Amino acid sequence: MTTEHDQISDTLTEDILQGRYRAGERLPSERDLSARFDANRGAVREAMKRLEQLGVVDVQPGGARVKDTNQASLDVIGHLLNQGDLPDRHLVDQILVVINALVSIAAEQLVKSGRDIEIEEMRGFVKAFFKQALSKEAHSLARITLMQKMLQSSHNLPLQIIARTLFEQFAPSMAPLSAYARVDNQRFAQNAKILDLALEKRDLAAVRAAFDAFSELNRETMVTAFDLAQSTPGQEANSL
Amino acid sequence: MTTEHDQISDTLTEDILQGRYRAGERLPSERDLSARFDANRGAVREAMKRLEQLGVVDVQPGGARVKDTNQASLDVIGHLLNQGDLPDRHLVDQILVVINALVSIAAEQLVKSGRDIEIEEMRGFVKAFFKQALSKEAHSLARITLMQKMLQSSHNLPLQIIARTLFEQFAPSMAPLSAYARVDNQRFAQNAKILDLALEKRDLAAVRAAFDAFSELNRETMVTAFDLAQSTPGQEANSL
DNA sequence: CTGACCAAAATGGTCGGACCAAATACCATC
DNA sequence: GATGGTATTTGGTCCGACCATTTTGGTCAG
Repeated sequence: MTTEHDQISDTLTEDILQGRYRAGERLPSERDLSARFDANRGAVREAMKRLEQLGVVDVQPGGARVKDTNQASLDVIGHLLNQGDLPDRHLVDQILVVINALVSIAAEQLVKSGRDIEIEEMRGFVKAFFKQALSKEAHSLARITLMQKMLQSSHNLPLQIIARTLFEQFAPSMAPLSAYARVDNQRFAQNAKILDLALEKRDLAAVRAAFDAFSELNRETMVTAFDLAQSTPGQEANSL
Repeated sequence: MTTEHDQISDTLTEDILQGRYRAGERLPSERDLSARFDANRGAVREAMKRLEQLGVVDVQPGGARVKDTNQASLDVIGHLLNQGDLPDRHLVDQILVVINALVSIAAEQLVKSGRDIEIEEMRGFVKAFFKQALSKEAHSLARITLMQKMLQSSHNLPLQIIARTLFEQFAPSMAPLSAYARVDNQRFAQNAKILDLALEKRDLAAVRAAFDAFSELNRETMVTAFDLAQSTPGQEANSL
């Protein structure tokens, strides 16, 4: 059970992000909103604080004004992804680009200034892809683990925060697609071997290339899953 | 004049980030806090909503618990930077790494799938560095403009949001250092020429190299400014 | 008709007290 | 010492009220 001000803020966020209030326009007054949601003004005010922090409204004495989407906080991404049955392909594509780049930065940091032990540790996670007989779930877990460990190894706080924030919003939205995902274990294994070698040699360019290849694989998987999902609508998925 | 709940949330955020409450520990109750700040509980609650959205506390019936810093929202960076007279060098370094990487991604997107007009437009902003006689302020403006236009050209919403969020917190914190900055116009001009050529040819590797060089320049400038500021403490700055 | 100016209404910010449900702390019991 | 139930604490919500600022609407002078 969610709290009341959470429901209010979610509803209002949805309204705004779906364009029911245009940017610059004034939101109904807190008193009006409390009447509309049949709630106390205090609850509405707490919801407004959330919207304000989300960066979708700017509240001042005189009224709360809707802000433009690209002025919002990073947390709007989750809301944008949850509009409609399936997340927006373009947005998913953009997120994949960013996440992959972030992991790539982390990898570069590791290669440039990581300790030998850390490199060794990371190679362990890369080697998980060498086995061909991974189930789809095991493969997904291996990918996520590699990413997370890589980000941790960067010792870069902003990087970690950004990646985690993005991923936490991204992962649940992709759940409905996971049932349609077809993972090419063999190509992942090939890339893993390249990455392993690149880490061993601390070859920056090779590491970059390996991650670009991973990125392309992920992208292809996603596109295929989207096409499958749209041509065969129906059952839901349950894995993450 | 800031509002009362803003002062409360700022004070509490500072307390938490400075480690006066350890992670996992419970914050004083809202009633206690309202007594401590001599404010109504409603104001404290609004402040708590802000802390919650900032990701520094997790508030539930029974009490509000402090979360770990790396579970926070990206907006904590600004608070972390504002601790002490000068921002933390390591954190600044990490932010520079991330920002540069983000701009670099944007540039790659532009090179890979941007229209010719956009490329041309961008080269215009790059050429601003060709003039050697730029004042420090003009040079700073040129760098910021180039970055922002580059990010816009990516047409990547998450990327833009992340970069803007990071930059908005980063820029004001660096103001005290700007007085000590020494910009090497000549090297910037050299890099700009390389970048211009790389854009013209849509040479991905060359663009990356150029941005890495820019990154290194920025980093050196920052390190020098830090050293100067710490050896000659005193007057404040006013440019951004 | 236009503009500046002023009063009235609306709006967010704060306050005090009150009640509920869930989580916690405490204590008697085994 | 472990266990289970009760009392207290805590956050979530509600009501009604007042203030300072902003917005609005109308008035009046040019």
